[in-house]
Amino acid sequence: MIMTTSWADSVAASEKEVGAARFSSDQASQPRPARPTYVPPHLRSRPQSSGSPPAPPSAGAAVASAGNERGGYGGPTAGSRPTGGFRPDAGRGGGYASAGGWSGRTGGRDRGRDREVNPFVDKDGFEQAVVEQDNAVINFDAYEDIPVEATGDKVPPPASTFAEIDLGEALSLNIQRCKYVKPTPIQRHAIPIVLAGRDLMACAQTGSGKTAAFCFPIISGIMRGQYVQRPRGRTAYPLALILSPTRELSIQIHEEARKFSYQTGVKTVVAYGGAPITQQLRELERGVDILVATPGRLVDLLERARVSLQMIKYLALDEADRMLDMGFEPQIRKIVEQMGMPPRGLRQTMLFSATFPKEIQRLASDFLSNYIYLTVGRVGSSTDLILQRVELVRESDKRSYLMDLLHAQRENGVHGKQALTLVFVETKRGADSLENWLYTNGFPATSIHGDRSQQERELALRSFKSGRTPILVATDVAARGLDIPHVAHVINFDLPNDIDDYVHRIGRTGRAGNTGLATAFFNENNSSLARPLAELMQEANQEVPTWLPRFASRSHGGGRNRRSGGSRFGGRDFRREGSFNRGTDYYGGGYNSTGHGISAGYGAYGAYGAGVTSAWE
DNA sequence: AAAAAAG
Repeated sequence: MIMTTSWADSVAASEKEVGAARFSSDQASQPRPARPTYVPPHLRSRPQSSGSPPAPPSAGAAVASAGNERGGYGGPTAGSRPTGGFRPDAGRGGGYASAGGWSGRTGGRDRGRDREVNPFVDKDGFEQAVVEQDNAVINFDAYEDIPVEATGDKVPPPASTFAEIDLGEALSLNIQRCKYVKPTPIQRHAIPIVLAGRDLMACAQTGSGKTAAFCFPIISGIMRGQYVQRPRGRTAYPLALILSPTRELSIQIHEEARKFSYQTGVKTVVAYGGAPITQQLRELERGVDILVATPGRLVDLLERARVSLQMIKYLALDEADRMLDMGFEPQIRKIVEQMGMPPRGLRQTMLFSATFPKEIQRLASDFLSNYIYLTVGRVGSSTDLILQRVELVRESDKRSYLMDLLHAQRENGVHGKQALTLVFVETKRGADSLENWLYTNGFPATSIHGDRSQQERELALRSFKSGRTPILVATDVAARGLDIPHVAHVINFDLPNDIDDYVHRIGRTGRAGNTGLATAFFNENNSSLARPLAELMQEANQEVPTWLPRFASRSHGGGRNRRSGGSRFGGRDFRREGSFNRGTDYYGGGYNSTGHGISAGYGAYGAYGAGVTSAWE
């Protein structure tokens, strides 16, 4: 498909395509006419009519704040109130200013809300999001064509706009501030399902707007809910729990959730290991509605009785397949089944992942009650924007090969700065030694893995994001969910054994509407990956080296995961396979939509703000 | 087999 002869050429080609996608008003001039360039909606800055503001998501919200002007959310205005309703007992100890003050209904004591930091501006008071100057012309059809399948009992119909979902004014305002105009496919389907009170297992590609898909209905539900007063004391009683497999991902989810819940009276707290627990305890004491956490630290807090799960109404597992794999499953089971959380049916449970193997689905069904299975196809997924290459590289040649790539990359760097390159290795030791080697050879590299201190991890991530060290050597700790803008190149120095891990890894590039490059070093040690990798690349219209499939025969029964469900979907509801639960009307209410049947699609506007990448993850 | 997640 892509006919480039050298790696440097393909970088150059990628750069050209990015330029074309952003600046050209002529789709036909794209170098890849056969496949329209897909641009995620949040990146479609002001298409068509230049200068016109994005369509307001709802009439009501438009009245409250004209357009997306800065004045609308420069900060809490004196006397302003949350517009989306109030709750009498935000956080712990309802009615007390320390926790509930910012609900705006505590006898005029607004201390709490005044303290709420505006998450939409940085510490210097500037808007975080950089306003994209250029107008992009995007092919919306690719987006409309994303196949969506929902199965289960009486599936609630999808919504095509945020306005018709009615999430409440305060939340709508935040959605506007985030510059989301239209819900993404996963959001269109998932939000009505959750608002209808149903459990959900959602299989959606990386970068499909998952975080917002579970945050919006949770925040909305908490705002509307009339919950019995939570006990006072040192124990925090969150109403929602969001679990994720890595600390950095929890941090990221929390940052997103803070934006969505700004001035709604819904308090979000994050808790994770490796960091001092005292500050987290202090935050929890001030009241928490939504707790974002990694499993280990949460168990710690539960055993100290500083957190109780008795009031949980919403449970969300991000990267759920990872959370339920061999390493994590016992811990998750303990949290969900043995720590006082209301049983399924009495809470709402949402599982999200880009990949959902059948074994994991079977495990996961223990936590769910009459759930809906939702799968969003990978057509138009971010993998579409990624140019994938596989090189045959002997183990002993990897370092010099890497050096060649990095040299080429340096020459192709934009604005004199080296483009960000993420190098995945298999082991923590391997990460250390490769970082060291790169560093001694004059490459600005750092590394992130589980044996580094949390401080070092976060520093490395910041340093990488800022471009100070544009090369990051990482283990799988960085493979999932992390939203790092401007990663131009993902190098699988060591390939993973599982094709799903490969999918997650390369998903770190090709984000935010930029094309990305993914290079893998393949040798006989990776034979088990040959078949699934070849299939995946073929599916993504990538050029498959002729030698690659030949390695497949050398693998013995490996290559698990012939990607089920064919090419259109990331997965399939395991309840539809075999005889499991035949007879119950599990999928009687299911439907299948390619998006064509949904009116008010994406044709008119697609003006998601630029630089607002993470909610699309 | 490795990585992640508590200290």
